[in-house]
Amino acid sequence: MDYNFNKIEKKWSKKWDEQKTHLSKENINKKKYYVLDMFPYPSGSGLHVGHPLGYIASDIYARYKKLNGYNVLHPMGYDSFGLPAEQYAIETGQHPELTTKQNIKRYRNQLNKIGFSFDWSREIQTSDPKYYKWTQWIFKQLYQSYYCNIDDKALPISELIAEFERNGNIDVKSPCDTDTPIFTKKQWLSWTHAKQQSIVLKYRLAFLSETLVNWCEGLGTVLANDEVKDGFSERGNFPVKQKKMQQWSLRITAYAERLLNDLDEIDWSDAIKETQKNWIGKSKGVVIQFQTSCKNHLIDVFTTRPDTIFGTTFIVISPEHPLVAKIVTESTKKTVQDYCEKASLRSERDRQSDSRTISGVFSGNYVIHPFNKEKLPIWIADYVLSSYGTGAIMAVPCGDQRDWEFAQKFKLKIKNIFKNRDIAKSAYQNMDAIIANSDFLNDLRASDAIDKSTCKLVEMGIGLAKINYRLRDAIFSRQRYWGEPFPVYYKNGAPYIINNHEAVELPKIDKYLPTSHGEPPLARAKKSDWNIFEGEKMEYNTMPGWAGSSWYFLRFMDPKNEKEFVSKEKANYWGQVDLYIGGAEHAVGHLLYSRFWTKFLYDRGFINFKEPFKKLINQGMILGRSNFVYRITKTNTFVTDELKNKYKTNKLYVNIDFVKNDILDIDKFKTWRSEYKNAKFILNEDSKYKCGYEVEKMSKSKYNTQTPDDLVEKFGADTLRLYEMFLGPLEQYKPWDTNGINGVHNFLKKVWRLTHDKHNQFNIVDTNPTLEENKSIHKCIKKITQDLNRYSFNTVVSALMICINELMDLKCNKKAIISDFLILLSPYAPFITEELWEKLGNPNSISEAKWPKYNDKYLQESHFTYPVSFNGKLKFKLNVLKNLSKKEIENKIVSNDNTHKYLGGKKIKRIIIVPNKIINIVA
RNA sequence: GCCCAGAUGGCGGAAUUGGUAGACGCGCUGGAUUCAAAAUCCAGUUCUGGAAACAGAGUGUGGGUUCGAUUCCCACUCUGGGUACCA
Repeated sequence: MDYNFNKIEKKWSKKWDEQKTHLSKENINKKKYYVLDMFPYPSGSGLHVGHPLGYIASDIYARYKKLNGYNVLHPMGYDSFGLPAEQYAIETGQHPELTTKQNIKRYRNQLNKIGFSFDWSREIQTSDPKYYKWTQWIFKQLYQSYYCNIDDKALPISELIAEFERNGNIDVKSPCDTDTPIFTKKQWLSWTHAKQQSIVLKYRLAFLSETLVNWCEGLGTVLANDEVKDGFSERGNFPVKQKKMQQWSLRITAYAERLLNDLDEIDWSDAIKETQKNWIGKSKGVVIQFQTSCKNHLIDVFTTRPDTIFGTTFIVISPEHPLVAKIVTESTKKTVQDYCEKASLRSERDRQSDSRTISGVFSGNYVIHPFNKEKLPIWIADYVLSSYGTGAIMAVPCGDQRDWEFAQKFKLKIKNIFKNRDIAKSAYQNMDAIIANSDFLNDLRASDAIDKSTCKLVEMGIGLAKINYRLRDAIFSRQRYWGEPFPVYYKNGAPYIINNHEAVELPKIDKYLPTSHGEPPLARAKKSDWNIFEGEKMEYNTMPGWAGSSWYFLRFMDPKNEKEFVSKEKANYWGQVDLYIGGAEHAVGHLLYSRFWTKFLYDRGFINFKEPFKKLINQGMILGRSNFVYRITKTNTFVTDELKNKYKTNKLYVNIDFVKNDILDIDKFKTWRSEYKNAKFILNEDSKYKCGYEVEKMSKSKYNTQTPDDLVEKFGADTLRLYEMFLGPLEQYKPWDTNGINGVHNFLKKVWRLTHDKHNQFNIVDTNPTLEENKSIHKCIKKITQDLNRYSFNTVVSALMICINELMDLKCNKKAIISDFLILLSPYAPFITEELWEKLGNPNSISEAKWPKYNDKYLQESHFTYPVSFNGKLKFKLNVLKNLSKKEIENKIVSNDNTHKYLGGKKIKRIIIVPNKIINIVA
């Protein structure tokens, strides 16, 4: 073999390592450039071919920037807390730290083979106490802060307490819990310390609140939505219901407006900005208070259409609404309870997506319409969500389709308040109708009626103009083991922050399961198992997966600092991430939380920028092919794909390693999980178990991952890098397929052949290039430079291929041309280019070379060949001098024989000449 | 359901600002080289009709704007992602 990639890649991996080629240091005299990848979760299945896609692109860009003279920061680390490691620990009893370490080792091995220019001296792991000490520190800062709407920023909580001592909370304008009372200075001072603290907690950016979770009694724990399938736990098949639980939350809603507005400052795709905008979901409306007809309860309703208030014919509240229990009557109590119980078994997503099943019950009670004093029935229905608005709506069947359908189903009144609009077949949801049947709103357009009704409601003291956000405060507690412990302990049921500079470390526990009382796994630890233990008990919840990833880009700037989470000096030098590459699946979660934390840290003066990621590219996912098995519901019997419709089944993922051509290896499958050991199978006619399949996201939870290792072994890392880029545009989704990898491998072989003779001896001449040779390379320099500047990584590969084909035709092995070509290729194929660069006699690494500049003089052409079309259809081509005027070209066209041939006797109506583009004849 | 994205030959894709549709690569067909194979090289390859010249059709579907539409507008279909505890 002439091009011995295995040998070359081993040699240079070692050299780069020894010579510390990729280390980056702060250097005030050089312009910085920060290239970052979304760091991986080190799963047990190893790195799959989807991971390197983004890493290769960012590595190419980092190398390109370095060749252009920038001081580049390009680090890598691991988001190493997470559910799969914990799940594995539950199944095998192995400490997640152990398996995580093994996985990281494997990832590192795999990453090292691909030739990335990561500065590994900066590696971080979120599960390392040295790292999560600072995640805990940020939590403490959040806890010690509140948001001031007057200054529009987060401030130390001490300032709020000082204000309470001066004036109570009467002048305070800060987001807080909805049940916060108004109090005076005098009241404040009369309260006990404990009472005061419970009030302060309602303002903190990290606070305790009651929220709904997926509770699985059978497993004694809370489940992720991912772990729930059709109301049952994926593991063990136990029923799952919604339950209220006290949890830490972060007041991200305080930042809603800034998270929305600052989107204008950053260079992200419109699609992702739109997604974030929709996620934040700002809407202007009114909270209207309805009074119940008996017992005098008040129901707050949020609406964006107060203009339709006279169309309200009933009220709907969510099954979780706190008033449900209070407004039911003796006769409705049972049905309401049953209904709420049933609703608690459905997830929020189910409730929203299943718009066909309309369900609800009458509460037995009524509200009084504030204007016409009509009695409106209060219904309870699961299409109203407790998490949005006030968890209650005024139903206007004539103006809202869901209300309309609900009214139809339960034969409730539908009142038309739109002039000349038919609502017999569906609601009229447009805003362009004139209001009728509405007392003082009659004959107004919707927008005017909104203003007028709002004013009136406010005047009457039963309405409050309100900006509502769909964004909810972020639940920050997880009932898990493998996450950051909170630096919190409890005394008399109240939370206290641990004031210790050390991290609260994860204690060792015997089993990674909840306790028999349904407490989180950490409750299993004895007092002596904790490195820090204060008060009556520690916080037993841990932080969610996104805690560590919300600020890791800062730690890379100063990863070893033991005094601060990042030094100001280093944060000021490296600043924002200039290019951030990662999957679009993080469009809201991770990206929104990082933006939130960045703004918070900015407010509190720890960093000097308010957005973390200046430029963002979402790499399209490389899709995998998943396989499924079908378990007959509530049994341990699996039925083959062909017969699955004869049974009621649950569709479960099966690891593709157990499946070949969709046929399941039953023996392997049985050893997968203990619960499958005694599984039974219903087979097809060939006595085989056939799995179902789908092309979808490659992910550990779908067990459909494929690793890059085999390809590196067989073709080399340079080929893998080129191939992953050659697959298509970075942003686009594409199914993984190794057909075609030969093409890019051949390309590298051509590079080798061009620079070696038939005896595999390096063969380069140092003579002046011809015009044609220069033209070829300068065309390539121009194209590649332009393409990289617009992140078009795939077309660069084509351009390199075209260039090498031309140089092959010209048999060009001249030093000047080959040198430039190698530099152009080096970001994509660092190994082979480094090897050839050395053979050319260069003492330093090619990564220290200078990116070539193209010279336009080689690209000038004297002639242009015009495509000549008739009515937009190409008929012939015309070669003319470039500097001809339009008139001269037109003359040439009119007198051309071909023109008359294709006119076929018709007259020319018009001739359109776009210089150096096209000629179109309209006939 | 809601939000976002995508759809171009047998396949991955190119066409950057409305201007030659199918660059580049895979695959396939034929040929050269070889004892044979691998490797390499040459020619062809959107579809339909045709020996060819050529003619017609053609960028998910239906409509529209334009001298000209893969590109802009409207309606729709299908596929993928997200949907708040997978990361």
